[in-house]
Amino acid sequence: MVAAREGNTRRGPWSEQEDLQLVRFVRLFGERRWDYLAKVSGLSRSGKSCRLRWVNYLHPSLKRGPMTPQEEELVIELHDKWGNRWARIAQSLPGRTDNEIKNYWRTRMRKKAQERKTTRTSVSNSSPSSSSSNVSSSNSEENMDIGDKKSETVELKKDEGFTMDQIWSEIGALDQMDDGASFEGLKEGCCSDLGPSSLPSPVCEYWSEALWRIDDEEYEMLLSLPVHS
DNA sequence: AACTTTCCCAACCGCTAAGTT
DNA sequence: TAACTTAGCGGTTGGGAAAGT
Repeated sequence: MVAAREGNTRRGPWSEQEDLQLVRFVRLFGERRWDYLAKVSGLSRSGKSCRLRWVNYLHPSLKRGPMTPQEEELVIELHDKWGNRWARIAQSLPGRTDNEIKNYWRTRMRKKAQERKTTRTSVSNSSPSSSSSNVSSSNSEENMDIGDKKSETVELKKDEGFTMDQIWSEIGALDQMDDGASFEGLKEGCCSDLGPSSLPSPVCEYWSEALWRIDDEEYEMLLSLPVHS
């Protein structure tokens, strides 16, 4: 995927620097008014894109790594119940996103379809007395590639690369390094009544609505925030 | 070793619901 | 209450990497 610009809007994969910038501004403004956040953050991204990046990748409560057997079972169960209502299913799986579940299901269904196809072929080629009910039983689905070697290696690779832990530790380090113009400083300075000075997570929904009434001076201040490179 | 196929997932698109003015 | 904005959802696509030939 190659990042591209359409007008002033950047598209394609996010860089580490963009992630950091987005995380910092979400910490400041909270998870809302994404168009505005995209604008003031200086990210050449649409609000929609920012929101998606946050929700699907940067949110601190997201779980990493493969689905556990328990989660897989739950997904199957809930999909039976609710169909393709991924967001609703995701609500029952803390730390998992609708996108993740959707992708997982799609992969799973593809495999399942292939399995069925091959099994049906082999069944039709062998004894007609063998029951096809085995093929469609949920057990045969559940046995499918749960410990799939490929996904294991993919996860290992991910672990070797850039992780969210690293993003968050870098954000923390930045907050400590910066002094007067730091986020914490800024927050203390212009939003001192907005809650604890050091939030454990970037979820800032407790912050006052006053945040949205920043004046021009504060706006300039935001735009001049140091960009870590 | 080079090429092709398959798998996986991040990101985008279009639509709709909910909220605001 | 209509018009507009914002947020969220589900479907789809594109590309990197692993596996297969």
